[in-house]
Amino acid sequence: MQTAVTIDPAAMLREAGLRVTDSRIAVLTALANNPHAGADALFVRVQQVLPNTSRQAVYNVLNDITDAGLARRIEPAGQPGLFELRVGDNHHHIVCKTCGAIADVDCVTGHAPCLTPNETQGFDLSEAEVTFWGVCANCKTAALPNTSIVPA
Amino acid sequence: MQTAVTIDPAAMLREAGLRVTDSRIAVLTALANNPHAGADALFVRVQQVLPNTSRQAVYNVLNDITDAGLARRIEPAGQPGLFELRVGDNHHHIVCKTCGAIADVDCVTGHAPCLTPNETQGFDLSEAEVTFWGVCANCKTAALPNTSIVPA
DNA sequence: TCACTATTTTGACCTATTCAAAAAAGTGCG
DNA sequence: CGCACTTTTTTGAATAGGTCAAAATAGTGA
Repeated sequence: MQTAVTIDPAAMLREAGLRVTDSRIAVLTALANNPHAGADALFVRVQQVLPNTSRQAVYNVLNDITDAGLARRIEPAGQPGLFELRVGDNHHHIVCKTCGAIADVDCVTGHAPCLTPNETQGFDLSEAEVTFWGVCANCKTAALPNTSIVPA
Repeated sequence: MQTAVTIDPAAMLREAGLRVTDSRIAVLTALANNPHAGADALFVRVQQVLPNTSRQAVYNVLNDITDAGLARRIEPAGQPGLFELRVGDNHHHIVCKTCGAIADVDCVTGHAPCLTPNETQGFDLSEAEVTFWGVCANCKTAALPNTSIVPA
């Protein structure tokens, strides 16, 4: 049984041409274990390992690894930027309108035909991003009337 | 030739059960003429008509009309919230990665089959939002090497 | 026109994020 | 291994976008 996701942060960084530093390793590791985490959550995680790390360092690292293509930044409306290592596979996200929880959704139809708009208004199209909105299982349960609570 | 879009803001407000105020009329009018405008841009427009209007009033109005279903708020990654009156027709947007320009894209396939994910991870699905990313015609032109400029 | 409630103003405050300068640390090379 | 060079990190301030709250004002139905 594995509790931690295993990746090789140092190798990832080297391949991307980035220097291998403690902060970067810590952020990558934290991100591997917490997909869709925001800068703040990652800062907390990183501090558990490297207590002297600054918030700014986390932002730096996130920008660096995002630019380098190691991470992807998503930003559902109403939420701060979130990050994930799962990159380049064109998957999408489903976001809970109530609590903000996010789950991955694999692209159903590959190069989905309906994702090429027929009018591109003169734009050179490069990407289609799909965000599903709904209510997660937890929030659904929480919203139910408490039918089982009967006063004595 | 029509330079201004004509809507009936007062009627819209009344139907929505909102009080008809100058600020609201001004914001709705500004929005009708500037789809995909942000709070700040609208504030500037509104001030041209009602110079005493506060920025906060614009935020209030935008929240009110959005809650009332008169406007929709979109928030492409990396941009502030933008608003549009075109509501309830499930259209999507194409955003220029270079300058942030936004155009409407009608939903190509109606209830697009590929927009129902096969795994919903326990979520109650209510909406699918599609954002296309690309480069607009202007930015495409601007990015071209200036082949025609030849020094004498 | 009144009374009641909703809206607006004013000004403080907050979160997420970036900027900038100095200090510290990674890396290739001798 | 140790230096020089460059990148990264720290520190602290600053910014954008937006919310909160209380008092003043303005719509609205009767």
